[in-house]
Parts: sequence; C-alpha cells; structure tokens
Amino acid sequence: MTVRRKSAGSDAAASGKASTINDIARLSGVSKKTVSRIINDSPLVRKDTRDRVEAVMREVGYSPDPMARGLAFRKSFLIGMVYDNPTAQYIVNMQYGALDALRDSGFELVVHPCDSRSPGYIDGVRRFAQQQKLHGVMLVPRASEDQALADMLADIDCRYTRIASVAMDEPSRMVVTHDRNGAAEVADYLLGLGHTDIALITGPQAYRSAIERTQGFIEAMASKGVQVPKARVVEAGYTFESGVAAAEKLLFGKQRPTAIFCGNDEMAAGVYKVAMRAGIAIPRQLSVIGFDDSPLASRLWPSLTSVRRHTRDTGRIAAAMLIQPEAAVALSAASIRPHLIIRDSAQPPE
Amino acid sequence: MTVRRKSAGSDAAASGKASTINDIARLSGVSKKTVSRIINDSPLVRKDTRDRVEAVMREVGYSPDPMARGLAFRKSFLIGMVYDNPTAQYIVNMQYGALDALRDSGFELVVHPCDSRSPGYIDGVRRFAQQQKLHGVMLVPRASEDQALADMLADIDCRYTRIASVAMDEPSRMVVTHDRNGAAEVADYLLGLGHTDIALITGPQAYRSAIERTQGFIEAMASKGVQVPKARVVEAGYTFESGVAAAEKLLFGKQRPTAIFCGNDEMAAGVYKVAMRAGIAIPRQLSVIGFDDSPLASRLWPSLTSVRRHTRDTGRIAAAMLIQPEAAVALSAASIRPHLIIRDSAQPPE
DNA sequence: CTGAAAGCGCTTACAG
DNA sequence: CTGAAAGCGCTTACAG
Repeated sequence: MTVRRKSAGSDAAASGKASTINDIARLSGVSKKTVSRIINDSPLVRKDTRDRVEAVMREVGYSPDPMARGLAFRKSFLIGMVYDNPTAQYIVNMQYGALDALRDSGFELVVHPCDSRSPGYIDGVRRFAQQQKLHGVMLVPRASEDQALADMLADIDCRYTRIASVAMDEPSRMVVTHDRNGAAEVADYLLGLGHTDIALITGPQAYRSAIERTQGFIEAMASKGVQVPKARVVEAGYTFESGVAAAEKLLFGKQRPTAIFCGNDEMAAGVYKVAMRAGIAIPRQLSVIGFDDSPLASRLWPSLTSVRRHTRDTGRIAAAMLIQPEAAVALSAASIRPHLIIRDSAQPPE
Repeated sequence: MTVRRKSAGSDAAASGKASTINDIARLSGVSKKTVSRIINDSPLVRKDTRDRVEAVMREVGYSPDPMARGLAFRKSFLIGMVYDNPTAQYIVNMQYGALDALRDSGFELVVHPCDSRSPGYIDGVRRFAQQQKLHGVMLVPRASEDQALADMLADIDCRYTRIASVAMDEPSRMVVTHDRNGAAEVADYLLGLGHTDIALITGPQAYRSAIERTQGFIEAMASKGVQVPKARVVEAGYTFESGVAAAEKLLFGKQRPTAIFCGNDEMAAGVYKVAMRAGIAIPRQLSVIGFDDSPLASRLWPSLTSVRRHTRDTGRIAAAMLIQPEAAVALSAASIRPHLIIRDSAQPPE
C-alpha cells in the first residue's frame, strides 16, 4: 500500500498548471527576485535560502519558462546550427555532438540548413538569428568558411562559433579540425607501404577542407622527398559521381597509379565502382584511401581505409563554447585531430 | 547616385533596436490590438486598415517576437522532432521535409533524438515538450510506434503526428508510409524475373516496419501461389553486421536461394560483403534487393535495386499537419507509397 | 470593426 | 543578502 505524499506543489499540479516563479516564491517565503537569483546562479543568495528554495523547486518540479526568461533577457535559449553540408552522417553527428553539450542546460538546438551558393542565404540566416533572438549560432563547413556570414553575425551582435579545418577567426570562436594532419597521416601510411606513384582526387578547391587535405598530403610527401606531379592531382566535387569521373581519368591513362587518396569517402566509392567495373582488384592492383570514415567506408568491399574525423566532439565543443564562454579557451585548445582507420583497401604495390 | 530613402522605421533602425508592435501601432495610427489582429490573420480588420498597417510593417521590416507571442499564447512556435532512428540519411531527409513545411511559417524545428529503449526516455520527451511549451511534436519511427509515448503527449495536451508504416492513431495524427506496398512490389518484381526460391532478411520484428515489409512480401508471394518456407526467413537487426550474419546463414546452406530481399539497404550491404568474399557473383548468381534507397544503394557495386521511401515528403506532411490542422485530412489522405528503384543487383536466375 | 486594461512569467534597475 | 516596481512584446477578455 502506497501513501500518496501531499507535496507542496499539489495545488498547482492538481489545477493542471505548471508552477511559476510566483508559486515558488510564495511556497518558500521569499520574493520572486530571490528565486530569480537562484535560477540564474547568482552568488548573492545565502546558502540556506538557496537550499530551501531549491528544495521547493524540486518538490513541485518547477522549471522556469524559457519564453518568459527569453523575453526579459531579450535573448532566447536557442542555439542555431547553420550548415550546407550535404553529407547526412556528418550533419547528424554534428547535431548529436551539439546536443551532448546542450543536454540539461536549458538550451535547445534549432537546425537551419541553407544553400551557401544561393544569393539570399545570408539574409535568411540573419532573419533566423534576429527573429529568434538566438543565443548563438554554430557555423558548420562550408558555410563556416564564408567570411561575409560571420561578419553579418558579428554585425548584429549574434555570437557564433566556426568549425573549420584551419583557424580563420578569433580562438574563442573557432573549432579547428586540422584536416591537414589527417592527410599527412595518409601520405606517411602509403609511403610506408612502399607506394610512390600516388594520385589524388581532391574536393573542390573552393572548400577549405579540400585545400587542407590536398596540401597536407602533398607536403607530407615532399617532406619525404616524393613529389606529386600535377597530372596526378584531379580536382573533383566531393560527390560520388565526380569520383567516378576522376577515377576514369586516372585509371585508364598510360601509367596507372598504384594508389589513390580521395578527399572523401564518397569519391572513394566512385573509384571502387570504376575499378570493379574494369576488373582492377582493390587493394592488390590499386590501393584506395578515403577521408571521413563515413558508414560507407566499412560497408564497401573491401572495406575502405579512411581518415576519421571527430565530428561529434567537434559539434559538442562548438556548442559548449556558445553556452559556456568562460570555458572557451580551454575547449578550443583541446586538439581535435583526425586519425587514420586502417581497413582492407590498401596494401604494398605489386 | 543613390538617394537614401528615409523610412518610417528609421528611428528604430537607427537606434539599433528592432521595432515592436507599439512602433507599428504608432506609425500606422492604430492601436496595438489592431496590429495584433493583423499579425494573427484575424478577419476583424478592415481591408484598408490592414493594407496600411502591413505597408508599415514591410517598410520597417517588422516581425513579431516569437517569445513575446509565445508567452502570451502559453505556447511556443517550436516544433519538436523526436526520433531514435540510427540512419543518418533518413533523419536528415525527415528534417529537410519538416523544414520545407515550416519555411516562412514563423515556426522553427527543434531536434530531439532519444533512445526508446532507455527507461526514462518518455519523461525526457515530456520535459522537453512541457518546458518548451512545444506547439507540436513529430514522432518518427521507431519512437512513433510507442503507444505510451503518444499517450503521454495526449495526456499533457501536446499535439503530435506519428509517422509509421501503418495507421495506429487517428487519421489527423497519422502519416502512413505503406511499407507493405513496397515489399509487395519487390515480390512481384522478383517473381517476374523468374525467381521462386527467394530468401528474406528481415528487420527486428519489434519494429512495425519490419513486420510490414516481411508480411507484405510474403503475402504478395502467396497471392501468386508461391510459399516462402520458414527457413528462408532470417530475422536480423537492420544493421550491416546483422546482415552479414544472416547472409552467412543463408548463403552457405545446402541449397542457396537465387535471390535475397533485405529489409533495408544496410543489411543488403552485409549480403554484398559475404557474397563478394565467397566469390558469389551479384546479380549473376544471386539477386539482392534492399529497402530505403539510401545513398549506399547507388554507391555499392553493382548498384543496389531498392525501395525508395518518400522520406522528405513524409516529414513535410507530418510537420504541415501540426501547423495547419485544417489541412490535415487532405494531407494525410495524400498517399505516400514507396516504389521500387531498379538498378543492377537483380536478374533472372541462371 | 476598433481599443484600453490586465496579464503571460520572467529580469533589470534601483533601493535598502 | 533581499525586495517592490517597472518592463520585456505580445495576447486575452471585455467593452464599445
């Protein structure tokens, strides 16, 4: 037999209405201002007062209304995530990471995909940020690389963090993913296997990540004394189809490279398709390496060696910097470095 | 030479503050209540008054503050999307669809992934809905199949829509995806190619979609006079790894089926891996068909014939039903039926 | 069809 | 350390 405990909040609960700051003030015998101080973690409250009020809050299950708070603060408790990256897994991981940081913080995540090639997109983000009085915005590549976007946000006093492969703003606003390091690791790995004739299929050089991955690879090779000839570098579009087209150029020329490093997994899948169709065995006759460590990497056959990015961590840090600015420096200093996941798509050249 | 036009809103603009309903009322010489009526599309406003006020709004770029409106309405302008589906592309498409419906509506999308197997998850959704005073919630499979979740939302008077493969709630709350039809189409297709010994790798039967796809297939076969023996049906977990395990059971038995229908593309990729490794040629020696038409389908080699779901449309309709209840019936009547996308992974049996 | 008053649930600015 | 008053930008309930 259970005894139904009569809680101090049963009036509000019974009437079906959520309790407000006034209820808490009345029930704990303090002014609403004191309750407000407690909600906002003000140090100007005596410990026993705080304890008493917090007990009441717990008992009635009080949580402050974000809209009322937002109205008074002139700022909402919403974090916007702005992105135009077409890769689903990347977006979802970034969202999960942001939500990791936002969990139990009172902030919520509002998603805002956009098309950074369309002319009005900056205005769209501005309306979004201003109308919702966003607490902050996470800028995900490639949108994060658009200086005009960042300038607009600074202009309307909307705080933001930028995720990018290289620093391009104040440290307190940057989460740097160091794509260059991942590409260098690929170069070292392939050189270590004995490859010297390695081709590159790069992403569009209008993307900073593509530049970083390309340069990181080429420089790491150079540092070991191996030059990558221009003809071995084919620029593609980060898409499967563009990977197919690039592979066709590379695999049916006079001399076939013994390995191909692709700027992402999508394009590596394109190389797989061309190689399979042409009867070129991976990895025996051709080593292939991707970038992203997307789900695709382990589902392809043979499974694809690829560079893992810590996308979820990246998202978590970018969001945390928005809601805990004081921790920003420590967080941004935390190095998120990609690293190689070795699977079955590379071996020493024949 | 451009003449800078002095707009009626230049005072507010110059002071850097967004204009409010009071500014609009003052500038157009009406009461704020009339402005409010116009914001809320009330018919109780004379047309010329409305036109005049709307002109002022446009001129100063006014848009009402959602937090102030929400506070007064006791309801926010946020739509929650609750899901526990691990497939990234599905989630992202669903989000895009919802955003299609929400665009320029004043509503925003707040994402809320959860784990429907964890005990406290319903409480988590409740807190989310109550604290944010959500305008409505979209329930995505498999969370949408949890009656206790739907009951809780009804209990707290939070409107919701459920996306599922079969109706399990009032029509005004359902978006039905008819997975059964897609599976039946696969059966017809494989029978048409001449297959009779077809195996199934199904999703977990705790998922309604898995039941629907399995039953849809088996019944369509039966209607053409072909029985599917029990031993030809292997239950797996909708994951790549579970697909691998199931394929190993099916492909190395006494008699190999000539075709396998997989409950999703992930598991089909698992079949590919096992077949490739064992030197079983797809589609010559084994036809394989998936479900989802995920990006994976076209990236595998040979490209995978699969059932396309109209996920983005589904998301759009589910969101539209929340913000335009009057259109709900018409929308839910709109049939979203999956259909087969034929690629290269099936051919007549040898 | 239009408006003045009161209120939504908080915080800021000021006072003590 | 604590509180009474005014205000954030809207809408509801009531009146005309």
